[in-house]
Amino acid sequence: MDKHNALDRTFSSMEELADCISEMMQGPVTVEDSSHRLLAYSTHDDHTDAARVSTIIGRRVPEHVINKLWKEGILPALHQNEEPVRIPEIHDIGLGRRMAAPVRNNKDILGYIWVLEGSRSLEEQDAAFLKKAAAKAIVQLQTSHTAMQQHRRDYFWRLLTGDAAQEEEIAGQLSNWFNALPSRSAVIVLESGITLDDSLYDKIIYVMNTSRKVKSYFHTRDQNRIVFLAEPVYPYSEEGIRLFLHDFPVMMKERFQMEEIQPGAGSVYRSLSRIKQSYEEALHVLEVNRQLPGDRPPFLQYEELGFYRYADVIKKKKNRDPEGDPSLAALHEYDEANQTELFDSLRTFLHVDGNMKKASEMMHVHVNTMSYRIRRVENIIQKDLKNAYHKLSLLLEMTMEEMK
Amino acid sequence: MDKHNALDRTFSSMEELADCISEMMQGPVTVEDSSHRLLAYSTHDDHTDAARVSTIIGRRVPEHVINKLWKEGILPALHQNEEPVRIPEIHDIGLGRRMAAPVRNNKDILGYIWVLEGSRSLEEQDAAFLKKAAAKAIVQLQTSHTAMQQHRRDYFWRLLTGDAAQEEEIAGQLSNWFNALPSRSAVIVLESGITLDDSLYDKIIYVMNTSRKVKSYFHTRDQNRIVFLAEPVYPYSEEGIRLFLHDFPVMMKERFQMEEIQPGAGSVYRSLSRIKQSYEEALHVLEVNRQLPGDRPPFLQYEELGFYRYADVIKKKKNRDPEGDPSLAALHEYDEANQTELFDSLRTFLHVDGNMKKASEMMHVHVNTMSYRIRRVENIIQKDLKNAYHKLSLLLEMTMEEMK
DNA sequence: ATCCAATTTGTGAAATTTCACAATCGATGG
DNA sequence: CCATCGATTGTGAAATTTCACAAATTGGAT
Repeated sequence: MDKHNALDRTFSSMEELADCISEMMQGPVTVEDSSHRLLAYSTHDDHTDAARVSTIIGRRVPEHVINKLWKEGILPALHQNEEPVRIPEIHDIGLGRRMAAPVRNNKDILGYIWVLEGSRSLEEQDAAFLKKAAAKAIVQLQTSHTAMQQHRRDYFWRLLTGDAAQEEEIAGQLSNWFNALPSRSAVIVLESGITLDDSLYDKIIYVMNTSRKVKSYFHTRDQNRIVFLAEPVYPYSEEGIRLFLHDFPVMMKERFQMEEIQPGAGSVYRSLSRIKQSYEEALHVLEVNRQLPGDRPPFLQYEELGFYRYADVIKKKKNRDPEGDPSLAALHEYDEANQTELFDSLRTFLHVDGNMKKASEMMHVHVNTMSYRIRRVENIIQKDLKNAYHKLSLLLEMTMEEMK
Repeated sequence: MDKHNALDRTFSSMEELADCISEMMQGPVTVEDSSHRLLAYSTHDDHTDAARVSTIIGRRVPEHVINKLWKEGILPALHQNEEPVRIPEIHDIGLGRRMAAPVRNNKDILGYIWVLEGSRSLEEQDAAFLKKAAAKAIVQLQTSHTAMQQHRRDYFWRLLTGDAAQEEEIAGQLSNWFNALPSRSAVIVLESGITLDDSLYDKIIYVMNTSRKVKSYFHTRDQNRIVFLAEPVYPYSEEGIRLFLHDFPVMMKERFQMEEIQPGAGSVYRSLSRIKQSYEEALHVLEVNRQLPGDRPPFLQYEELGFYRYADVIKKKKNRDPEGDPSLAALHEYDEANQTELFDSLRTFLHVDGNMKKASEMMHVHVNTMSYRIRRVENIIQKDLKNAYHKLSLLLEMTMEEMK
């Protein structure tokens, strides 16, 4: 067959195209979508490599392979221009020599075609052919999902705002779109510090889809936030969400040098009718992080907020109260009058859970000084600082005071 | 002058009546209102005793004297019937021999007349005379305050409900009624477990007025509650309120065998426009006490509530949240499955502020067992129990859970 | 200048906590 | 029936905390 016109026909399926490319380039072919999920692969292959095997078995490119391809500069190259890329052998992820080309419609990446080097090494003319083949694949990949996407997005907003009520109703609607419903899901919100344009949006969705820690059922955007419904994915059960939230900023930084994006997730619920709840919780996490003093690491999930889950209502009540806890006011007064540091000492003391040694070290004073100060504080505020409830009250009050 | 007709005339003032009685009975006379505040005393006295001197100097009967008179059964006797009572010398309060009679209008006690024994000892016929004199005093005492009282009461309710707004406006109105405005004041609410009838109401007002720890500017009632505006009185500054709240149930029990009355006070404010705030705080104290598990002593003042001041908003938010803290749920689950007591162990541990020894003693297990359990808990809930914020979160969550 | 009270630091003994290790007991599953 | 695991209790040594006491320092107040 002739290389110049082998592509001049209609392919009824992606498999047919893959087989055609494979035949022409004499090597196994794999076609993936923009999230590196397997779309098609050539069949009459004589040999293959470990990376391709696990991709086909798992119906997606394994996460560690994607990671490596980013770090090696291969995926960055595919993202930046339209030319096919030659890829040397990368032993530690079981990747043999191959050539890859992006399938793109203008700036949008629709997918990737991979050709493993077969009986002969791939040269310049193969690259030209692969580029043509990739152009051919656009039609196959561009099965205009956009109308459908918009419909889904609208429905997602109904779920987020609590408009769709009945569990069964939601399940019925979702089963039209998905093979399996999420058994556990949480709403994740990603908040960008910089303007969220289409390009950044696509990057974020890409990182999300390739994380392999969560499966996204819906995603949408709102101002500078991206909202999506995520299911923790096998083999991670509950922790899938947490792992994703942890990895996400790392990925964004490594791959796109973006550091301005804060993630936050609501609780994981087993019920689809709790999506609204989870969404509000995710927003609450972001709000708490915004108000947290800078020296504390941000929270990722609602579940780990602890007492901070009440921060909003407590602060609201505090604002109504003209004066706060009289104990703290008394301490401030004393410090003011006597040039002492009792307030900070108490703060530190409570912060380290009453550990005199740590507290004294943190404040650069002798242990006995710390001990003396705490005794002093006890006298002034007339409270026993070994009483757990008093300590709780004071620490809560101080922590809330420190929030912006 | 004849004893039989000495009283058959009009007395233009209480002093005149006091002098008349003094002359007839040949001893110094003191007239007090129902709260043992001095109304009048005879002047041409040759001798007197320490109790009378300090009563006249302080313009009220000292608290310790009132206390003693209750314990000695003298005031109880005056409260129970209309007959004058002979009182022996009570050395430790500087009280000489005297005779006393209640001034009453049916069941209401309006005041008391005291006659110190002078040059001769007081006999039966003196008692008869004193009883007549007391009847004469009714007119003087009964200067129908009721209309004025009602007006005050209405205004107090306006203050309590936040209707009267401006500080100056309030001060202006109050200066019509009182010589001096309260510089610091708090609203105190007394809540009765049993039906609050007039008799009980009067008893409570009596105890309040005779406590000498607070001065009451207004008082009113609402269902089974009595509400009043109290100023801590010299020489007690801020603590006056607390001392009153502490003494009140003791007094009620000692004097009237009443134990069903719970007191609660709002913050002490320097501004009259914060009366509404203080009232709401007082009600909050009572509400918290109602929800507190039985083994904890009730709170008296809003200032000492600590984190319980947020109990209402926290509970409200908790009720919205379908599931609570996942850590505690996990512990309960574990306990259920393994017949263990990890939850209670954690509870006890946090309750005693992380003191292993106390915790183990309270649960009747070995210290190492306790230590092991806590380590176990840390594993299950995936939280470091030396972290003050985790401990705070857990204890707060548990405490709120325990509230009714 | 001097005194006094509050604060800080040091010392050492007693109490408490922590930790590693081992033995016992009971339930569970093969 | 045995093996195993989790829970409990015990022992003892090392580390840490607590507490009493003393000495030095400081900043005012008289």
